[in-house]
Amino acid sequence: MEDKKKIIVICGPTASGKTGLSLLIAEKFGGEIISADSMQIYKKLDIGTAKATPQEQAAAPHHLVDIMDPSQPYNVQLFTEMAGKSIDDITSRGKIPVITGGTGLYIESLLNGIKFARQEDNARIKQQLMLELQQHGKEYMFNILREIDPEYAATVHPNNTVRVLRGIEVYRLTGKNMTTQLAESRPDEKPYDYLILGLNYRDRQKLYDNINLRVDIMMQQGILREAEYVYNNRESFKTCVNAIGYKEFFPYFEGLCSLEECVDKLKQASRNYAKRQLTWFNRMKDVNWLFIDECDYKSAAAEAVKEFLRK
RNA sequence: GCCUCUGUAGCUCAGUCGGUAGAGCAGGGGACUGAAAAUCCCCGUGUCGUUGGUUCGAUUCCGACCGGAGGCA
Repeated sequence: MEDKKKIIVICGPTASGKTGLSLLIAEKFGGEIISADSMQIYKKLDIGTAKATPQEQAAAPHHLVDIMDPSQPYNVQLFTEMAGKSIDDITSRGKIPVITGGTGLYIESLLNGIKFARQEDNARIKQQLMLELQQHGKEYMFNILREIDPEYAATVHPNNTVRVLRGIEVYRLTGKNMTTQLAESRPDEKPYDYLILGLNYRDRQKLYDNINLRVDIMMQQGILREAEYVYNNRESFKTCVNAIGYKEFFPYFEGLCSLEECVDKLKQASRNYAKRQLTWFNRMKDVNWLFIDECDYKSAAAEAVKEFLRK
């Protein structure tokens, strides 16, 4: 228990100031930042992913940022594996890992020490599943899942095709159903000693105002160029075509709607996303929330970290 | 000035052959184990523009008025 590595986690919805706080904590306590973000991993996608600027990154070492080409796929398994290595590396040098990001699944998987088995190439199975879906419909697919894994099926809505197919895929790929996989992937004990700082606004509208403002700034910074780059490579950029900030402009590139409409759509998508993030982080019971519009959250954060590192 | 259309949820609009109304989006809440910035679930009372009239009863029919759009002059 005492020999667990200490890590600090900074989470929160988009545009809540995670980057700024992470830099402050890193500088103050000799930390190095590990990005828990599914999109900032990619090179050349800087503005739309709200990456820390080169100057900001110079203030403290950053890990898992700018290390993959947009054409490469990225996922939780890769994240937990790489983040784990980074944590070992940083800790071995006597520094503090500061995990910063908004991807709830990544953070929770890391903190729980989920063991994702190396997975073989499953493109063929996925393709086959899509075909079956087209032929028979989602109800049919859901019934398949229910047969191989009634317990897991009970937790998945039939409309949630992504989960239904994934559930079947796991079984066909490994011979074990999802329920078994879940049980086997969970370690008995959590691997790290962690402190989670969550950023949020007490007043939701302020968060939304901030998101809207940031989108306007991104426009000035030239997010459109990045969006065009992603658009032109949408066939090969499997993961990052999903990034909020790019796909919203596709209709504009196709002449289907005005730039203004797309900007509004982007703001909308960002706001919706922020809410989903909050739902995720709110569920994680051990988050220490700091309300930006209510207190001197920077001092409060520093105080909490100091206390955490002392014990 | 005349004619036609139109005024219903924050927005875009359905609808009620007269018994006070419902979708999408927004918004709120939730789920989440390999593309998660993804995917999915739940939540809809609002002076039915105002005002008279007809009627047991009007948001629905009729009149007037006030907005909005278009057409003719």
